[in-house]
Order: sequence, then structure tokens, then C-alpha cells
Amino acid sequence: MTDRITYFVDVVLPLSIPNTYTYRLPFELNDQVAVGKRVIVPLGRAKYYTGVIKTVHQKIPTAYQVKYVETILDEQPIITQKQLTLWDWIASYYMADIGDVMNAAVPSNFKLASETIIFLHPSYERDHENLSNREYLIVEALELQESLTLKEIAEIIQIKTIQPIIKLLIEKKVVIVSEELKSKYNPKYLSFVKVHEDYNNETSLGDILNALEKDKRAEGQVSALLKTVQLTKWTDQKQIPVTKKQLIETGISESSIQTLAKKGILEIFLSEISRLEESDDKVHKIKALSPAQENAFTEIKSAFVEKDICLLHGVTSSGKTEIYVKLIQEALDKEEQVLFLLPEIALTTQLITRLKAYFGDLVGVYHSRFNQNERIEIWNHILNNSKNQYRIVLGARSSVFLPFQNLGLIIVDEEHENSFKQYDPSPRYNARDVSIVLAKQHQAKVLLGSATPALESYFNAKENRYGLVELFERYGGVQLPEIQCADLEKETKNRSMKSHFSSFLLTEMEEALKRKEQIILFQNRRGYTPLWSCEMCNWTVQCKNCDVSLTYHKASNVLKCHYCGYFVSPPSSCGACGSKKLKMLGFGTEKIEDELVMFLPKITVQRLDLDSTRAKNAYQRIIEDFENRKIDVLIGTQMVTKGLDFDNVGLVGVLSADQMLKFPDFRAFERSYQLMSQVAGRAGRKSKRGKVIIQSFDPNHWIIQKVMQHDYIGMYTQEILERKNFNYPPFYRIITLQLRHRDSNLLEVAAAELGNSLKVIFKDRLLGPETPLVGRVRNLFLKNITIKFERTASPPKVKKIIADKLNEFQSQHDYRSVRVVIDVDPQ
DNA sequence: TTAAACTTTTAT
DNA sequence: TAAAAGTTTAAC
Repeated sequence: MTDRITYFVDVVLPLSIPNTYTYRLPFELNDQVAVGKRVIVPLGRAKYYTGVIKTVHQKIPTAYQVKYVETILDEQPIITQKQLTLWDWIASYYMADIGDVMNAAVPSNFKLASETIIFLHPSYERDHENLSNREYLIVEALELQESLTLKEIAEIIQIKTIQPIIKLLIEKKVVIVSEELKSKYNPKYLSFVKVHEDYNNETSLGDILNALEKDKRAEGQVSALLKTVQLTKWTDQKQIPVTKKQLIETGISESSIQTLAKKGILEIFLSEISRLEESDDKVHKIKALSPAQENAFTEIKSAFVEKDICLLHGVTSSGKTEIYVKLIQEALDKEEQVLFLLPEIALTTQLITRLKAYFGDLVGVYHSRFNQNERIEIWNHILNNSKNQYRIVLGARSSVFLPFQNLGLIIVDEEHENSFKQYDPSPRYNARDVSIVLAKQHQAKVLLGSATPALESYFNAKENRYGLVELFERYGGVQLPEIQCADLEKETKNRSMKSHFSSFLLTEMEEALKRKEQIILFQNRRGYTPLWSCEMCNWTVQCKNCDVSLTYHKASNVLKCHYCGYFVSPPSSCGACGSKKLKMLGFGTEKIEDELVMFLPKITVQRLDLDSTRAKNAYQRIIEDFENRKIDVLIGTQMVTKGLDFDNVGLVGVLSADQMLKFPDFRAFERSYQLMSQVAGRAGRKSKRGKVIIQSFDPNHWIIQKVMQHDYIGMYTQEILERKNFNYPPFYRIITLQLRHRDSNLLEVAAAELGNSLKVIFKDRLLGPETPLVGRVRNLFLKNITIKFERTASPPKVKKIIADKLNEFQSQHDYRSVRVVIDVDPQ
């Protein structure tokens, strides 16, 4: 019998385990089995998990007793073979477990897991006699609530190790447990109302209305029926029924609808609806390109003839979006899907609106602020290659994991942004780089766009690996902003500084305000966080779990740790010398806001940073207020540099360039250039040239000079030499290993040992082990080992060596508890 | 992720 | 000295 073949499946489980697990398929599932379908499988003593079938085979495992697949969840695969191949690539390239990749890739509502539920034993008689206090508490709760989860019980009895207690209760036959599996995806339903088919023609309707009108009491029914007919829309023979809610909103009563339904005239039915918002179908015509844009467009197209990747380097406001739009349109015409990647925070802005104006419902937005059910709906549309919806996905980094069927084009906007790289949790992948692999799978093209490309990308373009198209002019011929530097050293000597503002900046601000122009102030958070410090001995309040000083948050009046969330209220005296003289050191956006109101009264100031945008829609509201000129000065962190276009910003101020430039990282100069150029790009009105002022103690710093000259290529040329001389990317690749342990002595020894064993092979390509800037986080001490190796070396070989050495290291009993976090291509 | 096995800390 | 908390390891 052919259906008696014994199949085994290798299953990816959403856990941090290095490999797939093999299960046996029960015969009755033989005809359902397929790669990419989800299965429920047992794991451990009692748990069930959702996994994804990666391979189907007939090889009997011998090293262990195989368990059986419990069920197959899907009728059709929900993960494509291409996706599984991509997962494998990510797992091996970024040295991550495939389960971690699955966790990043699959919306959590696709992942069901069993949960232990505790019930009272059916035959339990309420004799509380031989119960301990805690047991009594549990029983009492169960008498009120029927069932409890383990977590709830831990809450009730205020203890973390509840397992032994439950075990005892089971033995005493007081409770029973069961494993429950819940499907988390709930389709959204809505009640609709329509006229019953039998009456849905003019004659019958007329008859009914006549009949109803004879009855005075049926007035409500008459209007209900009329409204239903009136509100039902028709498009090409298809009727779009009214929702019950709509009807009731027009003043129709629930009871008239119900009565009509009882009479069989109206029909009420539930229908699954999409959660995805439908935009108004105002599809705009695509704007004609300017000659410069047109030129760039043709260049990109001809680059794509020979190359799969092209870098579009276009200065801020050069009109890259219109070029994207035209490329997207071409891909759509070929019935291809398009992926448009953006940094997370740029996603909340104007670009979505702009693309939706052109493409309407063809655009689907996918990012972390979306709830899980919405994500599943987008997933399914893309998987099914729906013809009229979601042909374009606008998304943050995780959208590289969507189940594309026929991907033709990937656009990575602001490709230099480091937020394309995920750090926590593993997999530590860079969506820009993954998108290149994804494109290769689909034979799709990739367009990387930026005003300040990552050095790596520009290098690749210069080396002819990518096509390169450059736009040096702003759209409409507006000039790039005039950038000047305020010399803080001079102003300090002249005593013309007002707190952190130079007189130069303040004067320019006053003038801009007089001209009714708006202002953006940029302030890099790092190094500027407000600290409480003792005037006598410089003592600051430290976090108890991390090696950092706590920073002051005015709104909540607490000192807070940015690493672990620990907070305390501000002390009244110094913890070291007891002095009562504590002062505020450094300044945050909050302080600048306060000072500004003092220096320039009668203006409206708004902060745009993580704190001020925590509330739902706060970000959107601030941006709108600024657009509508309700705000004169916007003070922000990196957020103000991303994806925003305003047309009345006359002046941009960078409060301190030095903090960025001094940051101890080989990318500090590149980043400073990018940040300053990007904020500077916010300056300039529709037709008028904008102005930028950079405050610095070192105005002659070559990076500041390059920013002032708008000279990206000059910056690139000089910086790339440094990279070459000091063996940094793009000439070398970097892999860092971070060791973590709560015992600093053990960590020291362990790091030295691992360092030595790797040093034998990597020689001077290995740096460290060294203590990072913040040497302890969440009570774990940290040590970093950095490995830099030639681009010409084989990354898989290098990774194999590292993995082997690491295995050897962790198999030593003393070091097993040392956590090692690997970061490939760290940002 | 979970749970059992094992180790260390804490409270009485 | 037992109970609780904390760690480690294996799961197919």
C-alpha cells in the first residue's frame, strides 16, 4: 500500500535551539504533508509548539526516540521554500539559531503554543483541612474562577517557584492540569444588512413599502428599508451591503431592522472584514519628472540591465521619491510585487500618504506598530499574490520576511540608516543586506537610496559592484542650504554664550522668527543627558544594576537608567560626601526647551524625542502641528532627521557637533556627517534657500568643513583612506563576541581564555578582550572581543572557526554559564 | 520556551 | 534545615 510510507519531517521550532527537530508523521497525515505548512508537535514532557515543516523525508533517526506530529495546521503552506532558504542563509550568515530567525520572521499569531491550565479536581471535596496556606489560596481562587494559568497562580501566592506546589496538589487530587492550545488569529466580523434576494427588485420593494405604509406603527420599518436600499452601493453588478452600525448611526432603530429581518424582508449577516484600512480611492496621476530626475531614472534603468543593485545618491530634496514612484509603477505594470524598506521611524510620516495618493490600496504598510492580526492579513495577501491589493509593501526591516511570490523590485530608502540592523534579540541581521539576498532569490532589482550613502554602499558602487546614479541638484533648482559654524570656543572667551546657545545662533533664530519662519534644533542625545551631580565631589547617582549614571527625567521627576529601566527619586544630598549642593550637569531636550522659552519669550516650542512621542499618535500630532505652523521651534533628537519634509523651515541649528564627532567608534565621522547633512537638509522653503548653524568648539574639524561644503564625495574620499589604513569596513569585515557573566572575575578569566584560543588563529586580527564603555548591564559584566578579517577571506570559513572555538570554550564546565553574544557586521 | 535536576541563598 | 530562589540543560 502506497499510503503506508513512513514519513519524517524536520521541523523549525520558534526557540533558540540550533537545529530542526525531527518528528514522525502519522500515516493518516501522509497526504497532507508539505514543506512550509505549520505543525503542532510535542516538545519535552507536556508542551506543544507550532513549528514549520522544513523538509519531508524517510530517514529514520536513530539517536533518539522520535515523537509523532500531532496535527498539521494549514491546508496550504504559509511559508514558501524561498523563505525557508532565506532563513537558512540568515541563520548561517549572522550565526543565529534558525528558531530565532523563525521568531523574527513569523507574526506571533501564527505561532501557537500550549499553555498549562489548572482546574479543581472534579472529585475534590471542599475539605480545606490538610491544605497549607498557599494551597488554600490557590483552591480559593479556583473556586471563584474555574481555571488559572501558572502565571496567575504565581501572582496569587507571590512566589516564583510554583512547580513543586502544583505537583503536590496534583498528587493530593486537589487539582488537575491540562495543556490548552489557542489559535490567536481572530478574523474581524461585522454585521451587514441587505434586502432579501426575493424582494430585491423594484416591484416587490414597492409592494412591501405600500403594505408597510398602511400600518402607522411600521413607520420605523419603512425608513429602515428605504435607508438600506439607499445606502447599499453597487459597483459593476456587485452590491456592497450596508453595515448595521451605519444604519443605526442614521437614526434607524435596531428593532425595526430586527422586525424586518423576522419578516424575511431584510437579511442580517456576519461577514469577515479586513482590518486593513482602505484609503479613499483618490489615485493621483504620477507627476512628470524633471529633466534631472528623468535622467537619473534612465540611468537607473540602464544600470539594471547589467547589475542587480543600484545606488541612488541624491542630495536632500532632490526628488528621489518621484523616481521611486516611477520605478514602482513599472514593476506593477509587469505584475511584480514591490518591497519598499524604510527605517522604522520614517514610517509614521508623509511618505505613506504620498505613496497611497499614487497607488491607493496597492500599498500595504507593515511594521511593528501594527497589531498581529493586521500583520497576518497582509501576510496572506502577499502569499496569495492578490492581484488588486498590497502589491507594494512599505515596511520596516522585518518586512524582508514576508512571503513574496513574484518580487520584482526592492527599494531601500535611507539605506545608510543603522536602524536597518537589528541588535536585540538575535538574529542580528541587517535588512538592507538581507534584501539583497532576497532580491537574488527572486531575480529582482534593488535600489538603494540615500543623500548620504553608507560608506560601504558607495564603495561597492565605486568598485562597480553596484550601479551608481547621482543627483546633485535639489528639485526645482532650490539651492542647498547655507551652512555656517558657530565657534563655541570664541564665544565662551567673549562670554557671549547664553547657557548652551551661542549669540550667533540666538540672533539668527530671532531673525528667522521675525520672518515668520520655523526653526528646527537638533540635539544628539548621547553625552547630553542631564545628570545630578555633587558640586563638591562630582559624585553622581549610579544605577544599581548597570555601570552608568542615572539621568534625570523632569516630567516624572525621577532619575532613570536607560539600560535597565531602574529608577529612583532624586536624592537631597550627595551619597559620597553628604553635601546638599547638587547641581544639574549636561542638558537634555527638556532643559533646552525651558531655556529657550526664557531667551525667546512668546514662542511655541515643542520637543520631538522618545519621551514626548510615547503616547499614541503623539508623533503624528506634533508633526501635524509643526506643518500647520502651530509650533515655532521644534527641538529633537535623531527623529527630526528622518523622512520629514516641511516647507517653512528657515533655520536649522545643530546644538553641538562635538559630541557626535568624539564618539569612540570607527563610524563616528561618517555618522556625524550623515546626521548633520540630514538635519541640514530640513532647512529651506519651497523657493527660498535655508540656513543652518552648527555649534562646535572645533569649527575647522574636517567633517564640519565637508558638511558646510555639501561635499559627500570629499568626505568619502578622505574617510575611505582611514578605513583602509586602519583595516576597517569596507576593506575588512567585523565580527564581535560579547561575553556576559554576573561574576566579573570569572568573566575576566573566561574572556582571556577565549581570546587566547582565537588569537592563535586570528593573530592581530583580534582585538581585546576589552571592557565596553558600559561595563555592566542588568547586573551582567561585559567583555568584548572583536575580530577583523580581510574582505577576501571566506566568511563561512571564519565563522566555522569561531563557532568551533566557541564550542570548545563552552564545553569547559567553568565557562558554561558565560553567555556569548555574536554580532556579525555590527553597526 | 519550559521544566526537571541541581545548586545556592534565606529565614526561622 | 527546609523552603525558596536561582542555574543549567535538554527537548526530536
